[in-house]
Amino acid sequence: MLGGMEKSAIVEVLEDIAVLLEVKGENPFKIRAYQNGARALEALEEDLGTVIEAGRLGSVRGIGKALVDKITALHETGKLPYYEDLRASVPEGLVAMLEIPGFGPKKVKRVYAELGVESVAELRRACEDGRVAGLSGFGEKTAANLLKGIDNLAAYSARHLWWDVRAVALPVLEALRGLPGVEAAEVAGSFRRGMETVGDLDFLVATDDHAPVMDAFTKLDAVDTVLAKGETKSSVRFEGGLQADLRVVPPDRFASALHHFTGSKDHNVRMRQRALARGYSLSEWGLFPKREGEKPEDEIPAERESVPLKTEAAIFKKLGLAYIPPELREGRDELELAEKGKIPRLVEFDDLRGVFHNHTTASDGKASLEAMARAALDLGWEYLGIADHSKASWQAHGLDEDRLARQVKEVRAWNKDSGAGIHLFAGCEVDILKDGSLDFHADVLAQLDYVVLSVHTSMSGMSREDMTLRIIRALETDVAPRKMLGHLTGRLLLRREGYAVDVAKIIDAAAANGAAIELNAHPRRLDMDWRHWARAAEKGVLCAVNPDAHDTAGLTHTRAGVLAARKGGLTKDHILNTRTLAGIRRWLDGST
DNA sequence: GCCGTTTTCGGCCCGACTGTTTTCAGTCG
Repeated sequence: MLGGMEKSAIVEVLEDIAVLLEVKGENPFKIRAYQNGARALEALEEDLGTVIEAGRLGSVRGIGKALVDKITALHETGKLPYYEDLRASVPEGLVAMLEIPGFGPKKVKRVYAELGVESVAELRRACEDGRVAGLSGFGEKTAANLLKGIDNLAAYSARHLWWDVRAVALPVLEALRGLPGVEAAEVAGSFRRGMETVGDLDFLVATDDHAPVMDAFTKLDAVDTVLAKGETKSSVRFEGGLQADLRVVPPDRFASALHHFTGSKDHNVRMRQRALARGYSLSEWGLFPKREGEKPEDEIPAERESVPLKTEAAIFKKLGLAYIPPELREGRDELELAEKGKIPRLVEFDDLRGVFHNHTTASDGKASLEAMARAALDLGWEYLGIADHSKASWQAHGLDEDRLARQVKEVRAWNKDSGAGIHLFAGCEVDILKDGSLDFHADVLAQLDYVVLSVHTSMSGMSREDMTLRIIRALETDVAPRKMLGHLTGRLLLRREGYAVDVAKIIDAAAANGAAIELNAHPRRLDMDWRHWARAAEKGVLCAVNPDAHDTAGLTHTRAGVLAARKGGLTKDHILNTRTLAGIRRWLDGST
């Protein structure tokens, strides 16, 4: 086991192999097999070592004999000669070239083979001196586009936080809906699915008159560059680098197109396979019946009538499925659930009656306790939890014992004023120290209604095992107030990876100790990740959707958290802060 | 490389746009 690799590292190796095979021009289905295998491994809930030892890895869908051998070798030794040879056979710069928009594996292979270009820098020179334009199948325009793509590589290849994209998308959507002749408009893609980060936007419009819509879209104030403009599709880049596609479809195709462009790719593949098995062909243009004697691979004549579909729900229904909300369309187990009628009724923002993890000017917040309370009241909430930092977070002006006692007094005084309209709970975001002990003594914590336990220090340089033990020890600490585990991995999306922890073990520890786990709703955190909530729910661990607000506007981030909870398949009953004030009181005093 | 109540070979989702060439390949989603 010495030098063996963790699951996440193995997933990266498999994905890397797929990219390398792509550049080498390998069989595309073999490439897909590696991508599928990586995803299957990533989705594996159980401990990889256990599965390997039990000889069950090969029964995971998408992992066959060859991948079992490769994954086992990586897990046990950390080495894989096949991968090392593959990497040695492909110059590193070629992989980087794939990042250039419009430049795929085939073209990379040709400039490498015919011009000896091995890096982005060399490609730039070859574009500038005319060698690229001279290749057959390439031209002046290709070379010019490549140069532009190289220039903007860094700025434009970045993904964007869902929250930031929302701010761009909603006004554009309103503008599209307001255009004459537009019957419907939606944002599709990963934005609609509520992914935590979004690569680009996909707008979809239903109209019979495409030209004015395309004109209006490409002339929006926010548009920086028009990348393409066609009859059914246009692409633009907004100021700030976010790219957006607009597709225009006839109104009677809107439902099938919306489903198609919402994805995910994996979800669509499964839906198409299901359609084929039931005698239909599914595309963005609709659901087309196959006739007697036609094989799945036979082409359908263009004049063939499609099944009329007014809504996405009708598509699912026609295929014997319950409606699947966009957030669940990730190609995981949603088709199986829909087939059995077991799609959960997902939590909604309006189900929330308050939130717990919020800061004030007492520590590093920008709004006073009173301002935060009034903002929460404006959101229609019944209660608000105040949880400022504890003393170890000195950089955030964490509270010491005296200041904490004063804040608790302030909270109690607020609640005595019956006209205040919102109940405040006294909490604290207590640091989990390096050894897993808490930043306040149990006697001090006893005055609080609840605690949020968070790791803020000594994040790097700690092994996965030690970090897991550290958090579990904190969860097991015997203190009076009820516990919530704050931002589980400390990740900052698009900025910093979270520390490695054994999520399954921590969920078990939370369950054993009656602790809730926070879904930190800050758009840059969304931590614990939505992929783990099904497991937590199964173990009976409650989710607290907490904005970690540092000002009044921060309270609205809760919306992003609810979306992540929906992606995790959570219902109202799984979320602590959908409970009434009385229900929260019962939970806090330990009676539920 | 994976997969199988049409199975151990021969499939593996489908369509639009661009740039190039003139019927298409490559890329993207």
